[in-house]
Amino acid sequence: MLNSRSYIGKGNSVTVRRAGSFWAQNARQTSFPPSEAEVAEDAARQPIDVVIVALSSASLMNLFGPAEVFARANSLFPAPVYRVRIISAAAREYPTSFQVTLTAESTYREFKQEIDTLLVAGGLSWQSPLRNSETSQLLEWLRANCARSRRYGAFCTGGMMLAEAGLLHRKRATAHWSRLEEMAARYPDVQVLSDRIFVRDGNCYTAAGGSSAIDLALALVEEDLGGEVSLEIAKQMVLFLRRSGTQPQLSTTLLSQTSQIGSIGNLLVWMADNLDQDLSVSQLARRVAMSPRNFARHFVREVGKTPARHVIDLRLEAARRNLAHARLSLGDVAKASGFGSVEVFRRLFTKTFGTSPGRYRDRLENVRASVPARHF
DNA sequence: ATAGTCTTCCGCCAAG
DNA sequence: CGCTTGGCGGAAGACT
Repeated sequence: MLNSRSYIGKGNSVTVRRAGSFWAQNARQTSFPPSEAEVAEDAARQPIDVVIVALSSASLMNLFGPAEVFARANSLFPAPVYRVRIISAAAREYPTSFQVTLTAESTYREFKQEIDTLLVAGGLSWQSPLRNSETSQLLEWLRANCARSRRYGAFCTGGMMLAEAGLLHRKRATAHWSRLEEMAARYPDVQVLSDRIFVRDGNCYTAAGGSSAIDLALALVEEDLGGEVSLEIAKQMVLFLRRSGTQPQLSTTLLSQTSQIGSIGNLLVWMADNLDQDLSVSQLARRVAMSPRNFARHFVREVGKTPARHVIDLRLEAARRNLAHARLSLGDVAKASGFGSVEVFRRLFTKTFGTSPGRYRDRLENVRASVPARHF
């Protein structure tokens, strides 16, 4: 088993285990804190070159969210692990969302350095690229450099640019939920997945954009440096929870929070936080001081589905999150998600997702394995 | 796999 | 009168 040393933690022997990780080359069991020689060795190591290409539509979140994740990783080690550069897909001075103009280190044309991880950042103001020489130069550059890089990916509508360049050919990919239909229609050779916040297919990564750009960056850091490091970064950034790629873009929980309709709106938030409680129609009705009949009627009108269905959706969503924790047994997952029994949990899960909880977890673990090793 | 029990949903109706 | 509310009962289906 390959190990990497960790500079995090107060214990005596904190190790980060990760096959094929950034540290794989000279992997060995190490202790915490690392010895002086080990620190020196890490400090001398070449950083990983992360290049973020900012399309003219790029949103700030897609640029700086991931950049911050990599920068935080650097702060955990004696020398930078990542060298992050943001380069422009157009002029050096380029507009972003919200009227903020940025000056990039260089444009893609001038950029000649190594690229380990190439990421294309888009935004919602993206428009289908015109088929002119300007565009074809960028597409050509993307094709050449993605082929050279260890891995490449995109945030939000950046994925459209990759698809336009043919770099998502026959790959599974995603984009912002509002652009998924357009993506599927425009690029029929791409297998567009709608229920993910990010998708990895081989060494190609696509994220929905917005905060999921951060989730994808954390996943990349986890591949390189292990889960302990990415979790530490998530903690530093005060992320409520670190999400796996398989979370739906528009979650039941999130939609609950956007419903601001009187007492039901508050109840929806409370429900999402109290999945272990009795969420029967009669109990819910009591919480909002309505008769069960009247409550059910209001609920359907305002939420668009019946109370019981909503409870099931919330619990299944929690179950999908909980299934990502390999340590929890299926019984624990069922309990933590508020299901009365494993049998009930299994039946509902299978009926809704077409696959049993066990198989679903197996698939999660398969997706995580087989990371392309970094070439030194 | 099955049968008995419980819960949910929804149309209907009367009361406020 | 128009609209909302709450109770009833049966059908569907979920649970044990």
